[in-house]
Amino acid sequence: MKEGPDIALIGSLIGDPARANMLTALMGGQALTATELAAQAGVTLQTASSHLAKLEAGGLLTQRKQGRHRYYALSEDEVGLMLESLMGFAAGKGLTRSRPGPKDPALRKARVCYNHLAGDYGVRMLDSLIAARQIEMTDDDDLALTDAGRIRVESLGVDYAALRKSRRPICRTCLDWSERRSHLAGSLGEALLTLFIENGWAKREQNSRAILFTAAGEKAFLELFPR
Amino acid sequence: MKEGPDIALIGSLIGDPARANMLTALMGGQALTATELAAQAGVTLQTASSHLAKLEAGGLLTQRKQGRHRYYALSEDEVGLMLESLMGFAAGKGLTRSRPGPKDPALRKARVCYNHLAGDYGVRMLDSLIAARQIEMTDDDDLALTDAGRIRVESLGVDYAALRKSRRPICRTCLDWSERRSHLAGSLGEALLTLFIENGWAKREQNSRAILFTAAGEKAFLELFPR
DNA sequence: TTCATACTTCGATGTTAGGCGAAGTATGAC
DNA sequence: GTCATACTTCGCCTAACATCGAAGTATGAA
Repeated sequence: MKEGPDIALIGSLIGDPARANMLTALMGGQALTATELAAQAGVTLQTASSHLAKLEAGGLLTQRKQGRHRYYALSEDEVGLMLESLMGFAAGKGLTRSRPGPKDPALRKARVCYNHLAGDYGVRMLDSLIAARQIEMTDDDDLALTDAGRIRVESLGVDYAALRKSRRPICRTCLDWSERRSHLAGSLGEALLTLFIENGWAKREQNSRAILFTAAGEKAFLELFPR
Repeated sequence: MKEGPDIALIGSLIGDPARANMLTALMGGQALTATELAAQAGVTLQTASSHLAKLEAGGLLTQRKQGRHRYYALSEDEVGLMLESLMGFAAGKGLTRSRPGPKDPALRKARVCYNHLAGDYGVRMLDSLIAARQIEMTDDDDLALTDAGRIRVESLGVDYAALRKSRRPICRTCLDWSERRSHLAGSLGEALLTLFIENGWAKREQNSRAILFTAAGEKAFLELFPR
């Protein structure tokens, strides 16, 4: 007994409803202030402050001071992956808090998973890249860009050299809770989503994880990543 | 707010130290009785009973009555994958409960991850299978056996037809918390570990997740799965 | 300097839930 | 039948912690 990592500490951090709401909100990928997170969680500012301090102490969140605001964000990609894995299980058990409302289909179609694209479109993109042999399984990590893939993403406008410089993995799998299949995470996943938004193909919906494609953006995306 | 799956419920289930101990013990893959789990968790039988009821209600555990014993086990592969993901994060943060003791190196070398092989040897096996093009990335799921791979595992003694019949995925990736790389899960991962044990190459250490290879078994394993 | 905003810290309160003793049920052995 | 084991249910206690009001600190604006 008592061997291995201590999952109880992290579980208890996620286990409080107010904190879970905050983490879910931060899965949207944008850094949020303590006041915004308090509203999302449905608690007062004092309570939120205490929760945020605990999450930061537990290593789930990082804080950035900017003027009199404090912006909080998930501390690493790995936190997002972990939360997505919990969501996948919870969704499988039918443990959804909101009745499948009008937002739900939009979330299943395309949403932000911390910093990359998830949902049907996210899965489709990875499938398409693999089918075109632009991403492959490797023995070094889960996924790797092939030479063809590097050329492809550079032609899309991704600064591959910059990605390579960083110590973060370029490609990672992330299990999609709505599709129950993998989509692309890692710094390339982040770069591609950023690109779609900068191109004006898609934009984030405020206060939601949903991603809304424009008509032209959707057309371009579907042509770039055929099924 | 309040969109997406409810992770707080599952987090709180994992967040209690007694329950976390039980789940960690069950990651060993063997079904355990309520009394055994009470001992692992360090609580009385009454307390354990209450915890087990909650874990079962939350869908993390299944129960099987056998005479006057009740055997508990993780309910699905997905629970194991989720717990391993939490452990990966906790280990990364240095949140280990036990000081790196004598057991630790053994655990890092080879251990059970619910029902399949993990640790250095688990990662090595998947690397080797991929390098030999016996497992590949697919657009249907994370991993797939190639034709060469099917022949290979059948020659090792795996009943491939039986695996195919079940609705469970044959190959899955599982992130290894000690190596921080993927190893092979799914029904094939389970079948291979079972095989190693049935062949007498390795055995499970009692009350631990460690897997001990015999000298002959280790030699055979390393030859079968070169780096 | 004065005021306002953004947030933290302190202190008190109240609910929750983990813990266990005691009593109750179920299965098996004799 | 009686006894023993394995486990559950009940009831009570206690400790932990989420919550918020009030007061304190830091930053920026006027």
